[in-house]
Amino acid sequence: MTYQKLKGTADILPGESEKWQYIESSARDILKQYQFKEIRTPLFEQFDLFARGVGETSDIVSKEMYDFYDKGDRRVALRPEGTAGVVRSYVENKLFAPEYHRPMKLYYIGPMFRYERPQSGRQRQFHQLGVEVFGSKNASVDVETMLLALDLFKHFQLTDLKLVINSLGSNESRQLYRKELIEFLEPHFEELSKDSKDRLYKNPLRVLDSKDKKDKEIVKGAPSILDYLDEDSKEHFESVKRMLTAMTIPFEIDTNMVRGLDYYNDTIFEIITTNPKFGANATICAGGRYDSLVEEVGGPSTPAFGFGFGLERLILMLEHMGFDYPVSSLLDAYVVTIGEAVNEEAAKLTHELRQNGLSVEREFMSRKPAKQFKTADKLNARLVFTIGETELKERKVRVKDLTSGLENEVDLEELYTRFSEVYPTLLKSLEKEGE
RNA sequence: GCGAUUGUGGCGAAGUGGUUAACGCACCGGGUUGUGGUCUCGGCAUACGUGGGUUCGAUCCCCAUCAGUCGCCCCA
Repeated sequence: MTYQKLKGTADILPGESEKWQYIESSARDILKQYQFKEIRTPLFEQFDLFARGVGETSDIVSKEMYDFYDKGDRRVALRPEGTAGVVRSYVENKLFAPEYHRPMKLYYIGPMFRYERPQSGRQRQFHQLGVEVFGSKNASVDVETMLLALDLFKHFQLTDLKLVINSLGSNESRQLYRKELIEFLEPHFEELSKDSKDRLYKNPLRVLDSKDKKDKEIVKGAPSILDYLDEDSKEHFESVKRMLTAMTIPFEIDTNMVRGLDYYNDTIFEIITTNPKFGANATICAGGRYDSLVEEVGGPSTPAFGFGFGLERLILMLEHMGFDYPVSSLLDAYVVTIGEAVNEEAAKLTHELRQNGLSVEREFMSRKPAKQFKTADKLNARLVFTIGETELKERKVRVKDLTSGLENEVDLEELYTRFSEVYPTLLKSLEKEGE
């Protein structure tokens, strides 16, 4: 084998691609219900956009970015997530202008890239669906968007899901909390894991969701970020909780939940599967509020809320629960050819049938009729049109209904010129008595 | 970045330090010259990831490398 796909990439082949189409179109339907509009942004951007937007200290930027220099010596990066590019586009195209309806609700579906070791539910090129809402600080935006996420998963009949929320407060209150947290952790410095030691001063909140057993023990006694929220953040979070409760949406609060990306404030959330098969990949959807990113990227101060989830993981989940994808194997007709002489007429017949809206496949390999019927059967064809030298001479074609087993013949010219009259009659003649 | 495990024809899967490397599926052809899930007979194929080494000889032993899978870190 001369060439092979790069590590962490995948070919989505027929059989698999139908699943993707189904998921994407279902998701688009729901997004439409919620009045989200699609936005398509480039797969690569200036490196700095991601570095700044996602956060320099995040793992994504520090070690997982797929970046390179182009021929113009520009440092570019394949997008590791969707938000930064959408925010850039929002700002660059001035979508904050007064003529646009506010808030602006956008979604995207597409490939993302992260340079890391592939494993179950994780690839270097993977796909995410994400949404961003710009221009409203209203807590009901938080709630609506979380409900949308839940709704998307509900649509695929996913169970074992859990909505977990937390609040990071305002940037100011978080600074305060950060200081307190460092003070709390410092006495335990030597007991902390290596990763946590590194993070203590760079991004101490990350220590909170450390997977290390000892860290977890230490963190148990840490102050809760919720105690440091200022009045606005407190009320915002209360409002979110009230609405969720009023709508009887079950949720949990995890005060130790933080974000790998640095731009969040106030409400953050995750949707987690409790299915043990997922292990470290339990989080299937994550998002939250990011009120300062737009400004950070050069736009006017604009509150925003969004989330993203990985389609590979969604498909994996559906696989685990044995989801039945609706089969769309509709083949109206298979054209059987007998003898080389009919090749051209078969081409015409196939074309005419397709012009009249039928989904048609034909025989190209000139196999014997029995094999062709077998194929028609396998492809789940409704009808088989048989054309051989006899039919060609008589300008007719035999038509068999594979369900009823009945066969009839029809004049070729009539079929070509008066299809809408001939075809229904033909179908009727092939129906079994009493059905 | 770290660890474990695997790599045989299109797919699945046996196997051995030594003449022609099983089998199943799929595919193709035949079973009175033109009709469909079954049965039967036959055929098919650039198969032992790649590069070294050990050996008289390696698909099977050793090393490296690439790739897959899984786990850790982190994340979707």
